[in-house]
Amino acid sequence: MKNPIADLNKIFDSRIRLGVMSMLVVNNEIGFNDLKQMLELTDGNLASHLNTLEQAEFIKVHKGFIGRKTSTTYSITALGKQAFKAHLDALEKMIKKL
Amino acid sequence: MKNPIADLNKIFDSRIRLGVMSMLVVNNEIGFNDLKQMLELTDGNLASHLNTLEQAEFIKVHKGFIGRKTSTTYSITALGKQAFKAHLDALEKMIKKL
DNA sequence: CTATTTAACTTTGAAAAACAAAGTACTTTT
DNA sequence: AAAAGTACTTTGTTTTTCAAAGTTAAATAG
Repeated sequence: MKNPIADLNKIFDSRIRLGVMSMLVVNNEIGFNDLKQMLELTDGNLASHLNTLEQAEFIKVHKGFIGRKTSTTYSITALGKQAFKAHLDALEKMIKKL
Repeated sequence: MKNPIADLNKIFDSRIRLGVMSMLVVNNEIGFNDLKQMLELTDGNLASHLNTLEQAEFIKVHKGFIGRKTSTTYSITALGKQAFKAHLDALEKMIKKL
């Protein structure tokens, strides 16, 4: 037998980053505030998790305006989609010995 | 919409505890050393994660002997099985908006 | 029978991660 | 002009993770 957790991505150990990614898989663009409210997080906490995902190039930021009001949105990258899928596959493989 | 990560169990955020549980779901008894080798962990690290799972009453310890040599094995409890299943269901629900 | 090794820990301490709170810059609403 | 919202950054605390070393007791080797 081989290590069943070896293929899990460490970045997705965090429930919050998992939540962000799962939201971005289904919505191709989500705002900072929407994420914050949905996941019930403080600004700083969300920002730092988003930063981790951005560093890994799993998500991309879009700074724009709605009229003249700033509006920041996030979307998943191709790499992010791939890594997330790989993680879910690893998870499934791990538990599908059921 | 409601918080998609609210139903995830914090105890299972850890890849290691996730791995232990997934192994105990399929094998009704596993030894300390087997877990250690399978998950590639140091004694202390594994022991502390097992302790967390034991505190939560998700696993049970069996201290026995093979001849006169000590042999410690672990098994999943009913509560553990239930909590793990609930976690997996929550995970599935979260990502099955695909 | 003494020394080394193995099993299953506990203890200690360091490093990393998570997190809240406050501060910042800019804008919009009142 | 004052208050409030957006999207952060900074600071500092708390929590979690983990490795390393020490511990106890038994097994095996020499």
